[in-house]
Amino acid sequence: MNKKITIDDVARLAGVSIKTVSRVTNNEPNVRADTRIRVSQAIAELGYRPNPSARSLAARRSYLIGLVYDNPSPSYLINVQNGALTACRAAGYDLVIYPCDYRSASLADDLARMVQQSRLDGIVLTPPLCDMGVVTDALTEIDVPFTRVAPADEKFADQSVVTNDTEISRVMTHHLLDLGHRDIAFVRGHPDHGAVCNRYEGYRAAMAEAGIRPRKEWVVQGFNSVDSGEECARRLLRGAARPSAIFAANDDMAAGTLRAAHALGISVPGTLSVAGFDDTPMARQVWPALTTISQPIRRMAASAAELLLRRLRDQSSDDVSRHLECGLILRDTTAAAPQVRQVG
Amino acid sequence: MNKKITIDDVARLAGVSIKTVSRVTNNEPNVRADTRIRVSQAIAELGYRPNPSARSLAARRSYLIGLVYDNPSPSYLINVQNGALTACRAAGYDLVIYPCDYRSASLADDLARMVQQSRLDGIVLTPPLCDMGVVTDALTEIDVPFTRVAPADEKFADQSVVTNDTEISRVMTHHLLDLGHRDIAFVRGHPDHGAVCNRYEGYRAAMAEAGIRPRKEWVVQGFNSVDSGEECARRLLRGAARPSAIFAANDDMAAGTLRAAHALGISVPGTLSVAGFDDTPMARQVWPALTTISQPIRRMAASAAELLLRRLRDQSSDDVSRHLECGLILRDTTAAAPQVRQVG
DNA sequence: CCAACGAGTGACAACGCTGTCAAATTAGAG
DNA sequence: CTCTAATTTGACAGCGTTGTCACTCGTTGG
Repeated sequence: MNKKITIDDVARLAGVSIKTVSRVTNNEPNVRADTRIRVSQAIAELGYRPNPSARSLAARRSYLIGLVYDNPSPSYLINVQNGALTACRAAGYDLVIYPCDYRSASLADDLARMVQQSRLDGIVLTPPLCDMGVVTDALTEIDVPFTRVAPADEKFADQSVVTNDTEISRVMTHHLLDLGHRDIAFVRGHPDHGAVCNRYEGYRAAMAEAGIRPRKEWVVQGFNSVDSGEECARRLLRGAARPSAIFAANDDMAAGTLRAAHALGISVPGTLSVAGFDDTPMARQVWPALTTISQPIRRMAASAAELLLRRLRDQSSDDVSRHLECGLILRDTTAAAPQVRQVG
Repeated sequence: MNKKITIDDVARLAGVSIKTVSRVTNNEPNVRADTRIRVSQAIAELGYRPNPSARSLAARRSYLIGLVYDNPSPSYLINVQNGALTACRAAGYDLVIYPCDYRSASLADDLARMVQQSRLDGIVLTPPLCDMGVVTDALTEIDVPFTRVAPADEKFADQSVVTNDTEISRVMTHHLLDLGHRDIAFVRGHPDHGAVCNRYEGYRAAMAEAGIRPRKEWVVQGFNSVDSGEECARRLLRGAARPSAIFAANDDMAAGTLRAAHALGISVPGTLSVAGFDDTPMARQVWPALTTISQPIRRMAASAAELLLRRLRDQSSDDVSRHLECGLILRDTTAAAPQVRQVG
């Protein structure tokens, strides 16, 4: 076990001072090219790895980024995590995860405590926490930089990564309209979840553009879960006047809609078209496979982490893509509206 | 910002040496009760938090545990993560996650490099990595302690947390037998995935106990994915001689079976009963809701982390529960076998 | 030819904590 | 009370880096 190779060993082998070795490992300027090479060789030869604790202690930074979330969707989280992790590792940082409860009264305090305890250099905030004033205020107060993934508002624009969420919802609604649907219901997302909530705007815009004013009772309030989606769909499908399409603000609620349709013996997409949003793994796994919208979650999280890292290094963040595009995924739950079929 | 409170400040306020403060923060013995209280009060008053980097540097440990995985199931991972995280945080440790590719040729090297780079104090291994000799050997060689979650073999028994996997599969099979099923097919798990693979043994045992020798073509090889499950089910349901029940070694493959049944117009559970294993969120979300087996994943991971932490502290690990129980979850995809219904 | 300059380098003091070991105090035995 | 042993405490030297600042060079401009 040669676990104990320190900067001194490298310095000795390369015939320089430890400071020069430090300069090389940190890519600092003002090292002659040949010196740099000599040191690099010594590092490689010995298999030297700087001790992160010593480095942190001396440099007064932890090389740790925190990922703070309260999101019940495992696939979302895993994607966010992987994206952020990739970006962090590439920059020599590590990622520390903080699940939390966004409804907790002590949220801001808990967060501040954890952040200071681990001496995090920065924080990546995901929905719905990125939209909470108490959170952003607390972080601002203790002076910890943060970036936001898919915030619902326009604040901190240069510290946020966003998608064309609302716009793509409009496109999806037009897709349904193009299939001949006129009676399109919408299952709204959880009111606490700003981004999911905004998707409704796209639906409303498209309907307005088509000159259709949806019945009031066809816009229902869900809570992002499969169960709430099922319940909403049952309510929508119970009445005599049934919509021919249901657009749910997320896949879970769309899956709930599918369950309701199955249970009520309504054929999808023959009688009812269903659309979701998120392209979770489940979207492909339910039957029929769900038409939905895919978000580049991984890349969003990676960008958010990169944005943060740039800021930590005082570099310009101009070349980090902060706007990413969602895409329509057409599968098997949307088809021509019943009356359109009769025209054919 | 009073970010800079160090052990010296506490020592000064409490009127003791820094070493005594250190003793208190580390819960070391040999501090008089009243001294301890005085120091604790000073700590509370100042809001002191030990600097982890300094602590790590001096103590030659990182207070970091690594969670190493290659598992495509987000819900499994989130549960494992949360369990391990809870245990780590409670002990003042942090958790660092390492997604990796178990088929990579450089797996062992990569792992060793990462572990040494971050100076991890220990590793929690999850399936299928916990069953790979190259991994355990590499960790043993660099002398990094590890524990295993749900390994498929009996090695490192005192460093592993296991469930009654095989046994509960037997129970599930008996459940199907009790419902009158005789023609029970089994979809096996991925051969690389030892634990999932072992579930087959339970099925085989139960069938043997019932004096039934399943047809060879009714034991099919899946690969843990929904798609592979669907394909297997189609194969099983294509023939003239159809099983009346299909037991899949995991929920994803069971969901695939459901898809196949839907597509072929076979009613579940009327004509075909289906059972899965894992109780993933999807099990409740598909239609009909899946009969399955729930594993205490979170607690398993927590126990594995605790086991590891005990070892790091040189404490006995006798009071960590290393055997956890799975439970049958009866939902809507299993019912009496068709012929039994006719008897009634 | 000299002063001023910038690049390249190194000596050394932090950084904030724990380990070691010796000193001081207290408790226990006689 | 005294002497010894155990308990409690503190001084101090690291732990392995980076930041600061000073020093040594060739260059450059005057």
